Amino acid sequence: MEIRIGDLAKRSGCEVVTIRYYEKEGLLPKPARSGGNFRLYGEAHIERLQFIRHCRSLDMTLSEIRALLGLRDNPMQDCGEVNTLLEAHIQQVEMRVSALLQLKRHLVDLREKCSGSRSVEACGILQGLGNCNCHGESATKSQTSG
Amino acid sequence: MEIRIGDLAKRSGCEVVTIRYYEKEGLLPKPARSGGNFRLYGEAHIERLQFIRHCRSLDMTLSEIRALLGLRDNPMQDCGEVNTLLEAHIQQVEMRVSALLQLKRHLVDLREKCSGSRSVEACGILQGLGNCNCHGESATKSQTSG
DNA sequence: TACAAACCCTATAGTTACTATAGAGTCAAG
DNA sequence: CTTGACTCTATAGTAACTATAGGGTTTGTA
Repeated sequence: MEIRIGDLAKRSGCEVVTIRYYEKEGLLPKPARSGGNFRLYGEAHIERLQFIRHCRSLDMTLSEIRALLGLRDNPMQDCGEVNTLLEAHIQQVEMRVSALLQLKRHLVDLREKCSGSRSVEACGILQGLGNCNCHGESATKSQTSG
Repeated sequence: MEIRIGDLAKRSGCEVVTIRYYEKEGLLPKPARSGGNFRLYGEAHIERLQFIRHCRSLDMTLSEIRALLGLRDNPMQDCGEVNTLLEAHIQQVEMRVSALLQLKRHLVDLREKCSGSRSVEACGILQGLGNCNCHGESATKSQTSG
């Protein structure tokens, strides 16, 4: 049972270019090729790609996934590392949530500052954004996926 | 009162390279130069950079900040756009929080699956990551700042 | 005056996880 | 034999920086 990259893409809910990208990054092994140089995938590839996509849906980085795949490929190892990795990931998510909640409080405070003046010059929001004595870093990075 | 880029960096809690980057991106106007070709900044630059950094600390994108700066530079305009932009940003943050909370529930569920087997082969977590019928996209992008 | 440390300059490449584009080859149906 | 859907490689772009290379300037001090 050998399928081409487009079918693999459909089965995994993942774009063709992304599959090629994972191959380049070493997450997916290089598949066999057809006479016309098309990639041919088998069961193992399908399952591995689904594993990767599931991890990605849990917002793991490719480097975390690489680590999990490495553990999976050596099944005799202690599974403590799997737990450790997952635990660290959960903590990251928790930190991100609390940073975002704090951020939201600031934004909502700021929203209250518009006096309804109708002119940019007098808008309390822009003034609120100008006067700041906090020199900290941004709480979080990046935007929600489109 | 003219200060050099290093002093501006200290005052704004922002790295030197980042200031140059903002200049290249058109967020900061090109400053005067000294005889030795060093950038020389005045009050207006300092205030503008602080505005930018405050917006960044609220996780706004450079493009959102560009829009706010544009409004600030034309103070006679209606301030409704400022409110709209802020409102949209708050909604983005809210969406991101709820996506992350859902994500966390999945991760915590997964954590429970390790049976304490001590071998990767039998680890319920890796098995849980392999069997997935959800072909959806990742809920969020990127990691918390380091 | 000589020298070093601290500062500054430009230009380029790397980061993450893809996405988009260009230009070409392969395969099945009509 | 041509059309269309599919595939191939290689390269550049995205966001907001960070890192590096290779040099010039200023300031303090011996």
